[in-house]
Amino acid sequence: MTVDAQFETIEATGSEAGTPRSDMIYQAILDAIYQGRLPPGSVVNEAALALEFGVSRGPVREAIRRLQGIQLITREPYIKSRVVTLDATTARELFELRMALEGMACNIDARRMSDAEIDGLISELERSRHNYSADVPGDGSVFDFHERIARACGNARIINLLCGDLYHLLRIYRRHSGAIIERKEEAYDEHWQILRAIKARDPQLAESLMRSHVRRAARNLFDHLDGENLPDI
Amino acid sequence: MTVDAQFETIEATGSEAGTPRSDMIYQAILDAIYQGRLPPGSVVNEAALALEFGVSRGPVREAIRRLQGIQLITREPYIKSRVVTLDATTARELFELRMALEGMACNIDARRMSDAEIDGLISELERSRHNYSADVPGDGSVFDFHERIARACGNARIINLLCGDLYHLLRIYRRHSGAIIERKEEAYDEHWQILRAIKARDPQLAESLMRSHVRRAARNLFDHLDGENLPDI
DNA sequence: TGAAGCTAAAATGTCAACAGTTTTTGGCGA
DNA sequence: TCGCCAAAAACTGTTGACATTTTAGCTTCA
Repeated sequence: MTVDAQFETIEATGSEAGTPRSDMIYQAILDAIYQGRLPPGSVVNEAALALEFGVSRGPVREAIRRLQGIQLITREPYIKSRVVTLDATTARELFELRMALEGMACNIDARRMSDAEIDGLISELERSRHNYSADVPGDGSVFDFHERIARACGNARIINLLCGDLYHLLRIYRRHSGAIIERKEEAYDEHWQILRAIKARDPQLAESLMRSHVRRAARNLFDHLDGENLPDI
Repeated sequence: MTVDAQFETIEATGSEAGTPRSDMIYQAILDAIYQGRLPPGSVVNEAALALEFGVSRGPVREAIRRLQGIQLITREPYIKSRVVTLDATTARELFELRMALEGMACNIDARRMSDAEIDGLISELERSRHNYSADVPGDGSVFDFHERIARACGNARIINLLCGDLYHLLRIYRRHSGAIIERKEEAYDEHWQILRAIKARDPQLAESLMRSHVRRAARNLFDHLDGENLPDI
């Protein structure tokens, strides 16, 4: 039940003074989910977490409510909440949403990014080419193409969705779908093509390429999932 | 400062027994924002609302946190929160997001809806033609084309966004943008065309038509807004 | 054996008081 | 009069206790 004993109190991990405890605990629970200490389907107990983090139930409750808001934790009054489970339907819905949002981000990028921004992104992509091999860890401080594309669009709502809620879910899927072949080599080519379309100021092509790219990632995930087959996307 | 004296306690409005107070208060604050009793930019005071609703600060705080989660209320630690203001940038971002999501919804509809569903929607649209005139109140229990299109797509995440967060914001815009000409007559034709494209099983056309429809609504809003001109969308 | 019903434990929901931070207020000096 | 600074007020953040509901375990009976 206990997530871990590595936190004496939440102050140990919390950095800035003046940051509310609820914010620190939000991040701590999120990390626990990321790292699999709170696996999908496990119950999220307010009192236990409060004891663990050395705070009262209030801040823990607030953090949980926030995670429920982005649908990472289930919510039903009086019923104990659980980390969401990752079924095929949820995955399909996630990828459909990504196709819509990341596609639109590319569309906007092709119209709004400056030439300098685009060139900078292209050179960063090429410099990070060695990261696009199967033996480099996926998450970390490496060049994150999708995040950069999203942030470049300048639409705070789209950025917030893609780099917040959806990104959390995607990370959990990656973490818990075992040894998925990540098709990194193909990804590099597709990323490069998308940037070319943006540089060519072709919003529709850029959007179409991004959608295909996300669709292929979805198919890849489903092909390596336990027998689930992907309905038309 | 006080929202209204019409609630003795929250129990008066709350319907079901066993429903948490925080849920009722969430709805109550949302209504207050809708009805303009909490106009954009006004501060949202926990203690005042708690006194108003006859409960302690806890449930009120939770309701506010939820509204902050969908970005209807600002959030910054220790700083008093306010109802979001409706500036041109926010509106542009809202409509861009709607173009992406409602477009995708149409795309999915054209592939997944059954013929019977489509025919039913068409006949409902035609039956409600008399509502598409300027003198019929916009909100109410009338036929809501956009909601129906969104719900038909079956993607819970997209539905949740369009009929939840974004719809709230849109309603507030409608409420506070004065006597906007709602171009209802044009809307009927455009809605009808979209349904034709869905019935013809043409996802790309349906998506394109919906995007244009939303774009025109955005332009209409900005044209009638105080001098703000809409950047390229 | 197992299924329905009851009881105790556990979990979530709510409250009132206290702590820390921000905002306001009032006075001071230039 | 205006800006600056300190103290007070107001507000948000946090806590521990209590209330309400669910959950788990036990008993009973067929």
